[in-house]
Order: sequence, then C-alpha cells, then structure tokens
Amino acid sequence: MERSTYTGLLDAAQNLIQRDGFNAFSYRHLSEAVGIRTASIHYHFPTKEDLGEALVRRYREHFAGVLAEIKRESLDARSSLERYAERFLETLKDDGKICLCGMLASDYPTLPRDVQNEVKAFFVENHAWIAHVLQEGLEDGTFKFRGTSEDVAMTFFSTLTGSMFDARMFDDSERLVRSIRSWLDLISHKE
Amino acid sequence: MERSTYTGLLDAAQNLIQRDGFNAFSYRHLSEAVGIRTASIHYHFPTKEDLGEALVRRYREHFAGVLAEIKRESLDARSSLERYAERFLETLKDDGKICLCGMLASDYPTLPRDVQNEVKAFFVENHAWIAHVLQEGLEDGTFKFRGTSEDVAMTFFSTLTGSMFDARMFDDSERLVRSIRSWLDLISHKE
DNA sequence: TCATACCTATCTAGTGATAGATAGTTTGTG
DNA sequence: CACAAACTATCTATCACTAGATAGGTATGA
Repeated sequence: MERSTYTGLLDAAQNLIQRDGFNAFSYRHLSEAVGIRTASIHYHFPTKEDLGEALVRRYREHFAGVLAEIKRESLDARSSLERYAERFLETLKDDGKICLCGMLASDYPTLPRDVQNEVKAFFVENHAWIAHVLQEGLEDGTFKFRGTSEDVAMTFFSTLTGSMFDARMFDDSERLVRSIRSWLDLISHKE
Repeated sequence: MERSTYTGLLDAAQNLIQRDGFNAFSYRHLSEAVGIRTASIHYHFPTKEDLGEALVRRYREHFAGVLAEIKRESLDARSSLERYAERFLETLKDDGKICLCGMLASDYPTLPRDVQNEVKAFFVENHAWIAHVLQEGLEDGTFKFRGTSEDVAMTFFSTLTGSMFDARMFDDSERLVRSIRSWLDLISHKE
C-alpha cells in the first residue's frame, strides 16, 4: 500500500509536469490528483526537489531500458529510429503530453540543481544512443549525412522535442508524424 | 517619459520570460528589474495577460520585419536560412536567452488565451516564411529533400528551438552552431 | 490671468489565494 | 505496543491584483 502511494505520487506528478512544467505544478495539484493532503506528500517527498529528482531518475532509467530493447530487437538503423520516435508520438497522443525531459529542459534555469543534473544525464544518454544508431546506418549505407553522428543526433532529438510542442499547440499529432517522417527522409539514402 | 517606462517594462519582461518562462516570472521580479512598484506596473498592464499579449505581439511584429529584411537582402536560399538561424544564435549568446515564442510554446497550456493565439500566429508566420525559402531552394537546385516544404520547415524550426534549450543547458552555444550547420547540410545539394 | 478640473504616473497599504514546508496528532496494522 | 502513513492546523513567503492617495502636468473657461 505505501508503495502504491509513492508510485502513484510519481505517476501523477509526471502527468502534471509533462503538461504544465515544473513551476506550474504544485503539491496542491498533486494532492487533488492523488487524494491525500499536501502534508502527506511531504512524508514521501520532503521537498519538491526530492520529488523531481526521484521522478527524473525513474524516467531516465526506464528510458534506458527502452533504448536497450529497441537496439536488441530492431533490424536496421532506420527502423530503430522509427521505433524510438514512436515513443514520443505515443506520449503526445496520451493527452498531449510532452517528453518529461524535453519539458524540464525548458524549465532548466529554475530547476533545483539535482534535477538539472538528472535532466542533463538524460540528454547525454539519449544523444549517445541516437548517434550510435546513426553511425551504424551511415556505415551500412542506410543513411547519408555530412555532419558528425553526434551533431546529427542532436538535430534529431531537437526535432522530436520541438515538434512535440508544435503539435500540442495545434492539437494535431499528425504534425509530429510528418516532422519525424520528413526528418528521417532527409538522411535516408534511397530514392 | 511615460512611453519609456512602458517600453522598459516590455523589455524587462521579455528578458525574464526568455530565461524562466511565463509562469516562473512575476510582477515582483519585473518590479525589481525596472525599479517601480508592482502596483505601478498594473497601471501600464492591468493584468499579466495584457502584458503577455502586448509582448508577444510586439515580438511577432518585429520578427515579421526581420523576415522581410532577410528576404529582401539575401542572395540565395541557403544564406537566407543561415541569416535566419543567426538570429537565434545571437539570442542564445545574449545571456542564454531562448526565442520568446519557443519558450512560450513550452508554457502553452497554462497561458492566457490571447497569449496562446499570439504564439500560434508567430509559429504560423515563421513556418510559412521558412517553407517559402525552402521551396525556392528546392526549385533552383540549392536544396534537395523529399517531404513537403511545410513539413521540412517544421523540422527546421523545431531543430532551432529544441537546440536552443539543449545549448543553454550545456552552456555551450557551439552546440546550436553545429546543430544548424548539420541540419542545413542535410538538405544542401552540393558535395 | 488664474483658478478649477482633469489626467498621468507613481506611491503605500492591503486583499484573498496559493506556494512549499513544518509540528504535532491520530489512525490503522502487524 | 510500535511503527508507518495519514491527518489537522499552521507557518512564512509570494502570487496577481485592488483601493485610495498624492504630486505634477495640462487643458479649459470665466
């Protein structure tokens, strides 16, 4: 039971932050979402920083598993990136949610230090994974591009997060779909 | 005199919002930045929504002038996009500021309605301008891409705003430089 | 001309609501 | 009982915003 309250708090906090960001979400909102008093939330997470850090760490670790799974199961580089991008699309379709760390990157200067570090770690890990897939695709002829894999990886991740904001604003997830397809076409060799 | 207070408020508000977003900025911060009491700010901008709307409208109109100037003076499509991207780089180098509307897009669900509409208008105008330049470059052979100009324009704008957050987080404007160059290389024909 | 009236831009002081956080207490369960 | 997990009640700080006053400028009109 106590475990499910803890997890329920993280889940609800993630929902709120993925929509409104770290500053526009409060213990009061969380209290209403979970059904316990704000004081009781402080029992589980003494400060907002504690909550934020636990949340991003869980998200980051979960994502590391997703990355490993895609790499294990995918046939080629293009379908790896497609499956990666699919996670962002699913998140967006779930009530217009934004990638947690994409959202927190926009709140970065106002974030507690430990949360900042978790968000940066997420970016580093994701950029490295994308760069690795890009490099594979470059070497086996699936992809064609001139910049370094690291730089191109950054443009891919930026396109994903940027287009999530765009698609949410226009309440049209197809905008993210088209953005992903267009970007992948830019580096795909065939035609 | 009264005019300069009004403008000074807009300037200071823009600085604060470009760093912290709409929710993490307050009349109190603004008061400290310009040196008048919060009550006096309400004389010029009765509500935060009024301030936000005036600010984004001014920004949008200023940007429309920038777009027209680039189009008037630039020789080819690639240098138009380079000059466009250069504005984002200058903004970032100015104390890690983010494009105002890129920042507000991340705050979108919590924004007052009139501010939301101004931000959307900014996106529409900028996407249309980029798409037009891309189409020109496609037709004269400067660029090569498969998606529609509109979709590719969205990936360019998303790359710019997304990479601003990235570069700010790592306190390294060169990351934006490399992102821009890599993206432009993806659609450039030569080599 | 000069007094009355209005306007502009600021101020002090305060509203109710909400923020994150704390102390101390009750409740449920093994 | 002992402990975990919730509670009530409260704190201080800040939020956007308002009321009412004031000083100085400007316009009007007898």
